[in-house]
Amino acid sequence: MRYIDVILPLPLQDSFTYILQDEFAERVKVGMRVAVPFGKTKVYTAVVYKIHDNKPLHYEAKMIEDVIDEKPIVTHSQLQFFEWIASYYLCRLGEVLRAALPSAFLIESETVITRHPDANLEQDLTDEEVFLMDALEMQSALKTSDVMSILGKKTIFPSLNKMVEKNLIMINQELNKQYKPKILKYLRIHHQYKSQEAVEKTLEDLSNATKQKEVYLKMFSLEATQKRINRKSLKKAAEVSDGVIKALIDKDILEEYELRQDRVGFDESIFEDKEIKLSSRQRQAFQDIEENFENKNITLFQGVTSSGKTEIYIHLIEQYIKEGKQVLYLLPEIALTTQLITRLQAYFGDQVIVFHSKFSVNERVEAYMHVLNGTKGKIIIGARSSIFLPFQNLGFVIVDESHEISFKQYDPAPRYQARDSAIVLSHLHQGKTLLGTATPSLESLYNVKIGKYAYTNLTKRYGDVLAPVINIVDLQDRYKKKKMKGHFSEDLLLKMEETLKNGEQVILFQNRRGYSPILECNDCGHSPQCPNCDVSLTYHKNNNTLRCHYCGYHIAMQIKCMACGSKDITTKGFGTEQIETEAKALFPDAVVKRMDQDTTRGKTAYADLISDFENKEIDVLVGTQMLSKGLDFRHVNLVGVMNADSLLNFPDFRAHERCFHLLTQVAGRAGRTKKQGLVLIQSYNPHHQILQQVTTYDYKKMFQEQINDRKHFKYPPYYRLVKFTLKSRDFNMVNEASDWLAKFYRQIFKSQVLGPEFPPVLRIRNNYHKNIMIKIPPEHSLEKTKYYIKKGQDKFEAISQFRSVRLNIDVDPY
DNA sequence: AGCACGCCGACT
DNA sequence: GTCGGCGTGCTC
Repeated sequence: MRYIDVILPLPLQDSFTYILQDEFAERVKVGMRVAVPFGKTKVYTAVVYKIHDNKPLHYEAKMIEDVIDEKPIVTHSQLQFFEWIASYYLCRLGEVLRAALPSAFLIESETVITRHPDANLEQDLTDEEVFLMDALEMQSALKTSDVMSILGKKTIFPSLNKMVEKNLIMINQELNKQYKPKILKYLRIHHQYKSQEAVEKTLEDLSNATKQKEVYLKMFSLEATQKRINRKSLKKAAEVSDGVIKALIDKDILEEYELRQDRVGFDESIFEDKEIKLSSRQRQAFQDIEENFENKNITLFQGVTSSGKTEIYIHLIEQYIKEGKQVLYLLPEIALTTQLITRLQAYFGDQVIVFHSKFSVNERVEAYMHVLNGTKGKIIIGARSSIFLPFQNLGFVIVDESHEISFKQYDPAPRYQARDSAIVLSHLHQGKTLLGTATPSLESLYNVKIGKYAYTNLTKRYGDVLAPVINIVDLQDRYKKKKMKGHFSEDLLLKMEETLKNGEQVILFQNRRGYSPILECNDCGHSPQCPNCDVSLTYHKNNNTLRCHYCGYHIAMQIKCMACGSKDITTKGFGTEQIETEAKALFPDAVVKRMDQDTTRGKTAYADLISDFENKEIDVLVGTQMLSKGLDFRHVNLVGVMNADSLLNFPDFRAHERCFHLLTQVAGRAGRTKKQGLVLIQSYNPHHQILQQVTTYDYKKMFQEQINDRKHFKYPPYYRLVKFTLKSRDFNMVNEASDWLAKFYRQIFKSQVLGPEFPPVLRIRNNYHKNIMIKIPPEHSLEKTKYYIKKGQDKFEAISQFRSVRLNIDVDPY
């Protein structure tokens, strides 16, 4: 008897063994999907992990239900990679699988409730039964979640089972949500109606149908000029109704045919067959990188903003494409919707495949299959999750903007760092990796210093554009001297005026995180709180609501204080919205727009804003971090940072590094042309060392200072961190559970265990949080450490008292 | 994760 | 007494 071990897309510890019936034994290969029964009722899609003959000793294996694929959809190297992710980031293989495959690949059965065909409604029915039967009149099938919301309770099966007994309803398990190819219908003249004689005869036959004759003749002219004709275009061209076309189809004169439309497409009109010439400095950097790759597999490439990194990437990519290899170009999610893709597509045409989270399920399936089969593109541009694609022959990985912290996934597991994982992935394929950035992360540059990575830099801006001047405005001084209007210093106002007068554009940057407007009572000091999370609600002007940023809870704006009834309430703190309002009031003639999560909700909203800004339809753009990423604006001459202090005061060991990255990136938006741009940073701490280093572009000094701090305070890259987060609805339980876990780990890791500690926001979505951190000294074996951490996790999860406590493990947290 | 089983309080 | 809440444990 043959058996297979499968990975289920669930957060479960092990793989599960099933009997492989003879009928499937020939066909099944590792990496194919199978449908398996799991638990009492459900059917899941699982991926074949191993095929063997070892009968399980302690349980009866079940048989698989079906084999879904004809060819494996998960490759061997992918499985290897998944194993690495699961072991390094301390999560389950099933969790990795879930993150890696497009959700349309992992169908699971769903309980479906339908009306019994012979349902007798004349019998005695309870209120609930009447409700459900009514609902089934409107909607032929209900899911369990639908029933729960209709009946307003969680336990529904007792009632449902009774209804089954009464022959009112049926309960079935259904597999749905299959991948659907996009099918388009087109029209053509049936081949029998194309010859000279046929035309003559047909025209005669149609002598009584003028309109049909017209359409028939129109088709000839259309077919001569267009490749594909659909109903809509024919209707428009011939100016007839659907009925006329239908009649011709019924007579078989016209024929309808279907074509599978590829969703992974690109607009051919942008393709330019143009060579990209490198400047001598770019060429030098390019050659340097190539040489680096002869000795080392990883190169850190530090190129200042506007130095022309993309052209160098293009030349490098070309080398690998010529060798028939695949190339992965990783970018932070937010940078993906921008000009860069267009530029690569303009150069490489349909060799480029784009992959990111805004894509629909079906689009993802198609992109996945293209990568697997090596059809279509060889260059995959994607956000962090594209490291999981089924590469066949990956020769080169670029991680652009590699300092970006959003390469780290936090929720849900796997909590992986895509930059680091990409290096492992590339290594598995014996490929090369390039980490590109203007401001490397401390970790990456440290790896250069210890000889792990090679290094290339490009310090001159392309075409010798001058770097913008960065000045700091002392807010305390300006307030004292009454040189402020709202949140704008006189300095900033003057420069804005000047810039706008010259017909140039302004970007205002306001980091909203932790600095949103909250409502406060001037009499009693009360501010409205979220009932589910321990945070104040923030004021949103556009829809006049108070909202919670953690759980989405919202109420209408209050007129009176909720605690004391006083009408003397004001908003404190400021966000992008307030800056936008103030800017509009200060510059009534300028077009002021705002870019943040709220204004870029729609699918094209973001792209629209950017193109409006590019076309100079917007004079002043107010925005959050979103503005700092890879956008290339030609007419921006002034960047104002409204307040840098919230960046500096973030309670995190990376805060200063992050502040430097962010401000440098934001500054890079100013002056991408010949004229030297200006950046004004408003702050209460004008002498802070980080701000000084930003103004002087002193990356080296920043690095030296920060890396010394990291060494001194035992942080990465010297020490490794593992962070544990415990969550529970029960406050005492989180405390007890985290105390237990911390105590357990203290026995092994001694004083390297920090906490348990409450995070800044104690309660989120009605769950109390508590954190434990372990610092792992560089000399400790990674394997042993992971072993003990796992042991702690297993022991913890075996304590039934702590069952209601959720434990997250985050390796290398950000 | 998702689901069934089983214990225990608030209702007919 | 039963119904439905929620905690507990298992899934090849």
